[in-house]
Amino acid sequence: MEAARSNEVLLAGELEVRCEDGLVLAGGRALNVSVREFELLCALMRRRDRIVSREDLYRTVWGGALRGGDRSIDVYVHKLRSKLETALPSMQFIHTHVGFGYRLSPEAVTGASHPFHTPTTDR
Amino acid sequence: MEAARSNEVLLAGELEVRCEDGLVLAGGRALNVSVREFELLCALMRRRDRIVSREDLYRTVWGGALRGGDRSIDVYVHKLRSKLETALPSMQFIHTHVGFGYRLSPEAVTGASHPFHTPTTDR
DNA sequence: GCACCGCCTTCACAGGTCTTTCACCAGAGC
DNA sequence: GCTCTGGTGAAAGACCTGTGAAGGCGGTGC
Repeated sequence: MEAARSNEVLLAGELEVRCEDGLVLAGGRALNVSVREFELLCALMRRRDRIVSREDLYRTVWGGALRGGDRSIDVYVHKLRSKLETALPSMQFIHTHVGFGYRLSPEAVTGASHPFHTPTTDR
Repeated sequence: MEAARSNEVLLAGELEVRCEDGLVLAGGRALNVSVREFELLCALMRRRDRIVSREDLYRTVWGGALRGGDRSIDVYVHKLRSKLETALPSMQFIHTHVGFGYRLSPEAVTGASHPFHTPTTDR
């Protein structure tokens, strides 16, 4: 039953994550990510299109309860965003839902300012 | 018994609210709403097609009794209406019943002024 | 041992978002 | 006309998130 997950491949648009060997493919090309970045990305990919709270993310990736004032998640979301944007500039993957958490969904970068998921970093 | 609510999904026309993770979908697209906006929307969705008094809404969303002169509900109803109208212009969701409260029902925007539920905002 | 290097955490500042409150206005009912 | 109720825009402060940088730590190669 471990075998099931060992071959787990997560997909989101042009983004592909192979959990068994820590490989991230963006548009077919391998992306260089650290262990933490990889686990954070996995945690978000496994809950694609849903909002994952910071508490959940911290428990999943770091283990243990999120302490007040801990900014690790923000920093790593930022690092992931940078790398993903560099690799796939036309897509936006990690969306912020203020007060709720983060959501991973591949969405085309519009440029317009709809009231949809308009994170701070849109402009 | 918590499991029942944990997957609670509220539907009203093209509007979908996933209570467990704070996600609002309008026509399939994620809508960006704040915590208060979300809770107010949930409170209305859970009593779909029924009139909810301001006192009830305040108790449910803000907690505690509604003080005279408190306009928070009006402001947040307005914010929700703006976002819903931008996302789904052809539908009207939140209807005012002066002196009674608010009612959430998906109704097509007619343009005509039937004597049905003619809320203040029909203009 | 020692310099180098990448990774992780923490800090500090900046900027954006959320909530509440206020002010003014319009419409309904008396 | 007057009062009550609700619509709407703006403003202030609290709160949350983005972001660059510094420091510690462990691994690697010399």
